[in-house]
Amino acid sequence: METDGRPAGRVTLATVAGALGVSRATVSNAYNHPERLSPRLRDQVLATARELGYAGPHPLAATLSRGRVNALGLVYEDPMSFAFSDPAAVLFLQGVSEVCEREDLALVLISGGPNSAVARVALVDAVICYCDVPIEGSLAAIVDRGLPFVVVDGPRLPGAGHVGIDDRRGAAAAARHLLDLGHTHLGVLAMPLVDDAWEGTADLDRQDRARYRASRERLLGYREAVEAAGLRWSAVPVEERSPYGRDAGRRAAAALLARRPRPTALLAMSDELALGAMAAATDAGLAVPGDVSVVGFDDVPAAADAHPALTTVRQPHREKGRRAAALLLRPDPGRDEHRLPVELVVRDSSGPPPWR
Amino acid sequence: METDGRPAGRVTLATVAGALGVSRATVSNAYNHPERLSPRLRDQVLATARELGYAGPHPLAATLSRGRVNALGLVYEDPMSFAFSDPAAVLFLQGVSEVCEREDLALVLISGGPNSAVARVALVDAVICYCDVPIEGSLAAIVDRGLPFVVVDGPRLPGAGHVGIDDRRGAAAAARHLLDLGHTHLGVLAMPLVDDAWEGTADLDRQDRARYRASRERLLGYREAVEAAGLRWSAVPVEERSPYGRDAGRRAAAALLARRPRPTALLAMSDELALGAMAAATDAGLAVPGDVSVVGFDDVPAAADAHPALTTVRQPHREKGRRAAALLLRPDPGRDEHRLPVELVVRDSSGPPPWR
DNA sequence: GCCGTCTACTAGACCGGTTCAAAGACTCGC
DNA sequence: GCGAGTCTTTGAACCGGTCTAGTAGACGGC
Repeated sequence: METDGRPAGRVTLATVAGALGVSRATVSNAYNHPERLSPRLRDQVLATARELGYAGPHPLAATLSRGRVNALGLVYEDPMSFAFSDPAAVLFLQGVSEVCEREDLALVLISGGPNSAVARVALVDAVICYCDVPIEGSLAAIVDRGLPFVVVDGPRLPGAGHVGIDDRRGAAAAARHLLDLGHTHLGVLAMPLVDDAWEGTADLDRQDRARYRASRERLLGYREAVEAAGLRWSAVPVEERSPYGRDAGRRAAAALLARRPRPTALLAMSDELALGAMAAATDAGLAVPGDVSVVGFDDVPAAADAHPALTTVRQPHREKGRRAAALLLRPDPGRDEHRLPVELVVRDSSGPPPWR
Repeated sequence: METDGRPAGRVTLATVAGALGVSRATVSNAYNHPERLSPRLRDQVLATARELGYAGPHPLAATLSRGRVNALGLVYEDPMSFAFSDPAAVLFLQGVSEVCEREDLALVLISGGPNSAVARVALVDAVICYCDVPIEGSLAAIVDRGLPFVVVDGPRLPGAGHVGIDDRRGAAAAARHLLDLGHTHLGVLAMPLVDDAWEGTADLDRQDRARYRASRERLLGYREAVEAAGLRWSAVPVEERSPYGRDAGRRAAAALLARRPRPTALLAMSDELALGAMAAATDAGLAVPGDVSVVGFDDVPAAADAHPALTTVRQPHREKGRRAAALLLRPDPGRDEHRLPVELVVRDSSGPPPWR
């Protein structure tokens, strides 16, 4: 294994100290508090270190005594790889990484899930929990370890900071927009309501049992607007899909569009679902927005690029990431709550219902 | 210094051991080698730990003695946040994270750049260098620390594994496709050739000085095909842009399309550039592929969704991520080299040149 | 009753640093 | 010539564990 005539055994602080006949503290100081050493000695130390092939203090050991690792953890409730196929999550990550960069912090991605050991041992100073699920699994490990953390989009947890948006209001705005256009037959494409990986048409009972905060709130927002318009909520079919990517949106929308009377407008809880819905409309030979309007939620980049460009509810994904990270940089993130604004962005995928 | 005036000293292995009158080793074993303890004692230990609010061995300390942190590092040459706006990088990340998940490893994102301290202290067992730049900056830190690493897309480095694609061949296939269609006036949209943040038309001299491997190789591929078709390479304008996002593509293509004679086909070194080029064509009132053909490189998801769907060179981004991570899991990643296949995907953005 | 095995547990070195109080060496004012 | 400061440098405790070698005691065979 030895490539060259290198000295056997690992080169440590002590090796360098020994070679130079100084104390380990001195070598340590040469790296961490250069001003405490006479320039001459410091140069000697550094030179000797180089000669011996010493790459500087081992970060792990340093960290152990200092108690800080200079890293932010990010736990995602699904497998981490899912996050990378969710454009909204990617934007969020980007926001977080901007702050990490500025603060010279590493960003540690931690897969969620109850059987993930990573959360229990990940080397981080604080954690962002980008998930919408009550405390359990990896989050429990975080809490046990006493790490400071903030929850994004999820429930407000005692002792943890919080960053989120007004889901209900955003959803209500989306629904109101369609209602104002004159639509009376709506359909909803929903992200999972309950964490049972179920798919299908969610009845009122299941809607009541909605466990995911964002889904629940958005549903309530839709409902609020529908009822305010004097329509019956129970007449609005809610198609739930899990997972909830573009493909799921396509299937859910296909189901919705097969109904009679056919909905003239589709409310999707995410842009990916909405984009899938547009594909489904095309599949069915329907024009958007001529035959059916589609409104999303998120305003990811692909929304503006879509044909037609997607009407959606904009939420500041990147800013959420920045805020969450910034929160953890503060001494006590525990009490803070940030509710970021949402905004309806009207584009070309929504219009008046077809004349019948 | 006993727990006197302090509110509540930190609870450690020793605290639990002391409270129970057993050795620290025993407590440690209760967690790490339960089978070495009598069930009775083990339960007692665990119970006491719970009572005292002890969350289990501190991962950092454990790590120090074990010498493993169970984390993979990923250094990106630009600021990490850029990676999240590059769809190809996102796919790559996804591939890496899949393996991390499977192996129960944390994924540590490390910002590159020469002044990044993170690389020097990040707590990782091995590193993936997703960059196309000779060894320097953070990579130097990695090498100094003696961490195993693999380079992706970049140069072949001694002692490091390597994962890449045949850039030249992919590029040649793209160019040949256009030439076969009858195009004789091409234009190239290039990613940076030299790391000087310069923008403009790269002349032959600058092309020769190309420092980024992928850019250089793709350029050579284009050239190879052009010359094989009996055309003069020096007549093909190469527009270099930095950074090289969609917007840059739009500007570069605008410049290209303003030339007379106007190119009838555009070769872009990435799909983002190509997508920008299609926008520029629209801006100029030109039809794709009627007036101008566009071919990209990467085959990111947006390529298939574009209107018209983008002809491009597919490379297995996700698989690259998987391979790179898998390589580091092996005992000695040093000698391995993986060259993944590329493939021309013909869609709707390329066609015969307009009749003139 | 002696010896060999096993099991359950412990002592203490070790991982590779950081930190702080204190010691030594110099300088300075008077 | 002496005490007070100022710099440098050091010894030793500490961070919070893991691990190896080894011991005490129970058990079993002859």
